[in-house]
Amino acid sequence: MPRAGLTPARVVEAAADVADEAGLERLTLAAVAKRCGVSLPGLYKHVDGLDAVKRGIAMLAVEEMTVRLAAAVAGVTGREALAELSGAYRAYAAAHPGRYAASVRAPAPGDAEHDAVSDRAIAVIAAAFKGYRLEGGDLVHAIRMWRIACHGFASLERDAAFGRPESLDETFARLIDALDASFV
Amino acid sequence: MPRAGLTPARVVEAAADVADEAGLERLTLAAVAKRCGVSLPGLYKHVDGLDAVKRGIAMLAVEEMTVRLAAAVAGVTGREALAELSGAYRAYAAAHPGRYAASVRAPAPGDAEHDAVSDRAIAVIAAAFKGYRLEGGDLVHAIRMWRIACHGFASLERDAAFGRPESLDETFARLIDALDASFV
DNA sequence: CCCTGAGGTTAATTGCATTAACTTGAAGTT
DNA sequence: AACTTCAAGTTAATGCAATTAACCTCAGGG
Repeated sequence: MPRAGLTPARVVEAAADVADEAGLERLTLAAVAKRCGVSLPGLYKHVDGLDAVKRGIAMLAVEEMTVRLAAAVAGVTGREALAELSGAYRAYAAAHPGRYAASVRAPAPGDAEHDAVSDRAIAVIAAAFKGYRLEGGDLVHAIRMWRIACHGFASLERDAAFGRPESLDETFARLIDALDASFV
Repeated sequence: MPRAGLTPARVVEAAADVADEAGLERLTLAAVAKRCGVSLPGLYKHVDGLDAVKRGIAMLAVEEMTVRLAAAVAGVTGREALAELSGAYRAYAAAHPGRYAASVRAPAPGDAEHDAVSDRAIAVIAAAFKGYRLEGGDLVHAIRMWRIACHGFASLERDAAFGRPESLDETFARLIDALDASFV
């Protein structure tokens, strides 16, 4: 029995790949084990079960998104920052549907580690909104509205078939415009 | 063995209730069977399996929502119609999370029955937008933007914990305002 | 009154998650 | 170099859910 050299992080990455390919709801530890070259119960030496793996994917996804969002808004402000931020969000969700789906759920109450990665993401997003000079509640509402719009878009782009021929990019652009206009 | 008097519709309704209570992802035919007072395989005399039941819930939910949306926009137009429509959407999703989750997924390609209930819902929504006098692509984009916003809100209201003390109602109202402003 | 089929039943199979009990080899100790 | 130990695996066992098959039975139409 040669050692497979697994670590919790490796298992979670393999699981995230499975989730991206098969969909989060069809993520199965059996498939993860196969991809890791290990028997199914062998995974339990590294992770605590399916729910723990999903939490791991969520944290991984939020961290990956944070990096991309930060890169996207570097050097821009205001409306341009909003557009770049939104584009990066949409692109990540489209490229990694399983990871993205896992990332949506809020951290469990009292999960400090998960909270921490969430907070880092929020900090990046809040920074991207600086150009609008929003304060207090206005900033909170603005960030919520942005997340709602981006999540709604990403989610429906994936699940709902927009049958009409009109361009989805155009819809996305108009949505961002509407937000931008409401933030000034 | 007294007959339980089941019908496909009854089974789907029971399943929808289970989904609302336990969450769509935890919907189980075993629970549905128990609620129907029947053995699990007994369900198969009325429905074709779990996927078929989920499709049934989706259609039921879209039909129920259509009725509520239509009632909400009766007698109003423009911004007021938008607000009523959105409020009814949000209320339904909050009251029936399992049904709502099932309703989001687009009909399978070629599923004429499912398409039909979808189309009726879209007709009601489109009618609610009449006051904005949008035409062609503008109307399509507007309806998409509205759905994206409402779905994003409903979905995050359910899954993501908005930790901040700011009112969610206020966020919702601002979102609707932003849309309304962009539609005029 | 019969007899047939819809609406049930139990039994069997399969797939996955999880736990338990066992094995082994690699790393560190003496 | 041999010894010990424990982390990283293994196989075996259990339980639940979905699905299929094979069987039973009552209720209603001829």
